[in-house]
Amino acid sequence: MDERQALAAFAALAQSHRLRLVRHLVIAGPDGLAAGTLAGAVGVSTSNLSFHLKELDHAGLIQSRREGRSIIYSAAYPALSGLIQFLMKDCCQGHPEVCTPAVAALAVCCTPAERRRPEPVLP
Amino acid sequence: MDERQALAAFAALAQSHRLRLVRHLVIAGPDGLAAGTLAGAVGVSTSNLSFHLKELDHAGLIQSRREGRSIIYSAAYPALSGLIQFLMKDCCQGHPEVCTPAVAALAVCCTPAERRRPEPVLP
DNA sequence: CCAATATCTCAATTGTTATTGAAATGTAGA
DNA sequence: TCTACATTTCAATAACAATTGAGATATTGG
Repeated sequence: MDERQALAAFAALAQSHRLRLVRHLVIAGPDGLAAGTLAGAVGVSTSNLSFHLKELDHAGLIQSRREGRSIIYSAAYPALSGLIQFLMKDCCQGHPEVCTPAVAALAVCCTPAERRRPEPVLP
Repeated sequence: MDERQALAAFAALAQSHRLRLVRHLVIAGPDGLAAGTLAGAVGVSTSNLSFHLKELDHAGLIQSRREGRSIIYSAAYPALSGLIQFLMKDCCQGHPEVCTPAVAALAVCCTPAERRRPEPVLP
């Protein structure tokens, strides 16, 4: 993930329809959702949806595959991770206080409970 | 951090001058940098700089204070953390594989070595 | 107070992006 | 093959964002 890609990703996420599309797709998981389903979910015309999906695709945040007469879109999880890591890397140069709260929040959210270590007691 | 704020933040970060400004400020730490210093660092005219700094301020990503005849800008660390958490929260609904790599990268980057717990051995 | 410095404001120009509706493309079932 | 369905393309319009340069505002040292 370089600056150019990060800018494209941020621009893609800086639009409410697209942000909602990405959120829906992320929650939908790798199976993804058909374009028509997405149109209903975010309340956008099919032609406008197509425009936004293309923008997201160009930004590398989603991918598509044909399935029957539908086209199924899904989140590009590695790109999302990469963007987050790009942001974080820049937040940490000598200032861990910037992202420590985010790490804490994530650690709870992303670690299945049965694998979670007890919180350490720090001095 | 609600959707409106996240959109404003993403829009602010989706511009190369502003992204560089934020990165400089984040690395500079809480002490911040004078506007003139930033202008030199990112190569932008003072009037254009003023425009971009105001955009970042409106997005809540930076703050400013006067010091002598200079105005010192600094990163709004809590807003950055909040944005990251907003993004992450949406990435995790049932799909930890999305952000686990990011968490791993962050955990190393943001935890001072002396406080780091040994990596757990999981089955 | 005056001059120098630092930053901001304003208006004009240019370029980019979002939205709409109509028409075109591609797919599958009868 | 014909028809219905799902999605995309295209052109036009409207809204928004970035840049520039000139001038205004604020602060300090002499």
